[in-house]
Amino acid sequence: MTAAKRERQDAILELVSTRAIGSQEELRQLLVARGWDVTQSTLSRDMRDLRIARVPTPTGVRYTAGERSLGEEGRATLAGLLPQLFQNLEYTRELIVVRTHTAGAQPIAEAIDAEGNPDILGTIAGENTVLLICRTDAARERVVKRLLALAAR
Amino acid sequence: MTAAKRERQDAILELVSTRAIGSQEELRQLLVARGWDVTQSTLSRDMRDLRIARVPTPTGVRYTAGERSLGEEGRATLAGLLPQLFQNLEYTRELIVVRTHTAGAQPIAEAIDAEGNPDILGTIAGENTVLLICRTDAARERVVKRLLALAAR
DNA sequence: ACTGTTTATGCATAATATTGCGATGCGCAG
DNA sequence: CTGCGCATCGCAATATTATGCATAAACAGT
Repeated sequence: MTAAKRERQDAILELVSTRAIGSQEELRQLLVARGWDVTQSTLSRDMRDLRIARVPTPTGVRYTAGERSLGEEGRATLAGLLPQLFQNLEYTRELIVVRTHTAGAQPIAEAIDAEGNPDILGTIAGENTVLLICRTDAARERVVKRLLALAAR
Repeated sequence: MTAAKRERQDAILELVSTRAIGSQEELRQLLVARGWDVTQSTLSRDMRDLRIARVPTPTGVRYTAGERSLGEEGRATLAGLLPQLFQNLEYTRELIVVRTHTAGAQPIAEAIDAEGNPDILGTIAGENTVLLICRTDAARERVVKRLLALAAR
């Protein structure tokens, strides 16, 4: 991630949470006026990265940055946490049980929640165990694969 | 506002807050399968009315129904608690995952337990997530319906 | 510095959503 | 019953957003 990209995305977040922007093209104009000359394609991708929601209203469309994206700057990531806290993992059907070091379950569950992965319906954390409920068997498969990959770092 | 329209929009809300829907066309298919044969144009208008947000994620776009605000203090009944604390709900097979506002999972789980609903084998509550284990798929269906109805008050 | 690899971006185009407009149908007053 | 007014909806055109592909820019290793 380049500095330019990060800065641009910061600017996007600020603009979006500050004004009523109704299209990516409109946002583009504002960015151009501020020195960032990029195309709509790039904005589409930025907005995906930032999870900026597009909500239609009676008076036109409007974008909003959820609290999540606003304050997510320094949050612990799954990739950072898992290698530290992961112990082992088992699964059945659409459930996954992740064992962690003592007191590791809560932060890991939060990190997973924060990702908003649509494969995962939800998480429940105890002291050293996280239960993940996945959407389908296939979803569970993907999630297991990813968790193991991350944990192995 | 005709009854048909209202019912269709109810169905849309349930579908959207229940599954990961990625396009209006996809939603249309689901509605057709349930007896609502309308065009995508109509869905665009319905979704505007309902203020259903479209949020892009790394794995594709997804629609989400807006959150409701925490108002006054709720009573300790499910009917009183849900509208206050309910965030959204998803399910798979005989499991239901209910998301709540922070610290809302525990009281809701207790309220559910207190009802002694035979459809529900048990509940597990984390910080903001409740897992409900239902007896069967049919039981889960009933429970989902009821929860959504209560939450929508 | 050289070269293979990843990351970022533009361009063109596909996919998806919105909207103007006319058609249809419903509720109701006369 | 008939006609009016209004809400709804489909169709087709338009607008907006997402993406495959090629290329450039940034990196990493030697």
